[in-house]
Amino acid sequence: MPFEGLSIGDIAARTGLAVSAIRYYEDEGLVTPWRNAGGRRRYQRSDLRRLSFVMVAQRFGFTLAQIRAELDRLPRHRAPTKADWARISGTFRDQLNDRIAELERMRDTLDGCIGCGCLSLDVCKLYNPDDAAAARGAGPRYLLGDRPAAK
Amino acid sequence: MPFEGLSIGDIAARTGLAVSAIRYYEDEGLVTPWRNAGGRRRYQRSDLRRLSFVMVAQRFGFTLAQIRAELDRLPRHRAPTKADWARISGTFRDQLNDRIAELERMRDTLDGCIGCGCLSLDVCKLYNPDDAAAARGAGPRYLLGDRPAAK
DNA sequence: GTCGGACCTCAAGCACGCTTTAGGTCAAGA
DNA sequence: TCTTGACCTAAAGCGTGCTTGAGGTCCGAC
Repeated sequence: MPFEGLSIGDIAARTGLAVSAIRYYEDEGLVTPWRNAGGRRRYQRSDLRRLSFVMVAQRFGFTLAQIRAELDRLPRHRAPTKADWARISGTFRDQLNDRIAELERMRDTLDGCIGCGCLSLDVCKLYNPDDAAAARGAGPRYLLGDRPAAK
Repeated sequence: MPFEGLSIGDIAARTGLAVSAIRYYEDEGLVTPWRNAGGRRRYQRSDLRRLSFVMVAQRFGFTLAQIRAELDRLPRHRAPTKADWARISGTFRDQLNDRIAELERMRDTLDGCIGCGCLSLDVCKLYNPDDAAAARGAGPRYLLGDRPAAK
């Protein structure tokens, strides 16, 4: 008896995801089950890994769009290999490191501000929107890392 | 001539926030301007600091609710002092450190998984939802830090 | 006095990541 | 055969953090 695929309920039970979330991920292009004769979704076993990856990546703070972009790099017509998964995990690792570094930089700047009274005194050039920062036309952007084009 | 307060336009120009955002923050209880005779909002100079704090804290990843909770700890009937700001900044610093530590823990676990093939092989107990993890009724929760009650 | 810009309120809309609801279908067991 | 539970679709709703739009007011300059 051949493998007839996993039902959405199976997938939900094994990943801990809600059925509605799994359907939503399909709408978002993160998984693409096929349908059986009765029109029900059937999943490959490797979809468990795809969805686990989605869960992990989300906890890492990636958006579904970013996750989809990574998953799109997996081979379409064969099951992903260890090397395939390792490659996209490596990408995430790098981005994770970037985020850690950014948070550390912010924390260190904040530390400096607490020490020098930046967060309360008008004289602080980082925090006070007047003077130099105001001349650039904006708020506490130095502390923010100054990404004027952002958003 | 006494200080008659800053207009919302002044605040917008000095903080770099949109006027609509500033009004929204008022709805959310983050700033409480008074009104002049014509019904227009008037802000204190210390509101510039409140709003700068909001901007910084948001970039740190805090929600408006969390930020409001911190701002609510500032004195209501006098201007915040250096010590007041340093205290709430210290709280944020601690939370920031927690988040950095969590990201590092995740990264290190991910590193281990890449190395051992977790992200591609059925034998990985961290990633594969079957066996031990499945027995707990969920997905890749070990890797996720296992917070079943979360959300 | 009247023009125009800055301001006002209230309601709706948007993106993200889902859940909930409503109304119906499929399929396995008694 | 009938029941029951898992499944289906489509649309609406929700929380967060805003923006946009409509329609109106205030006030300083000409």
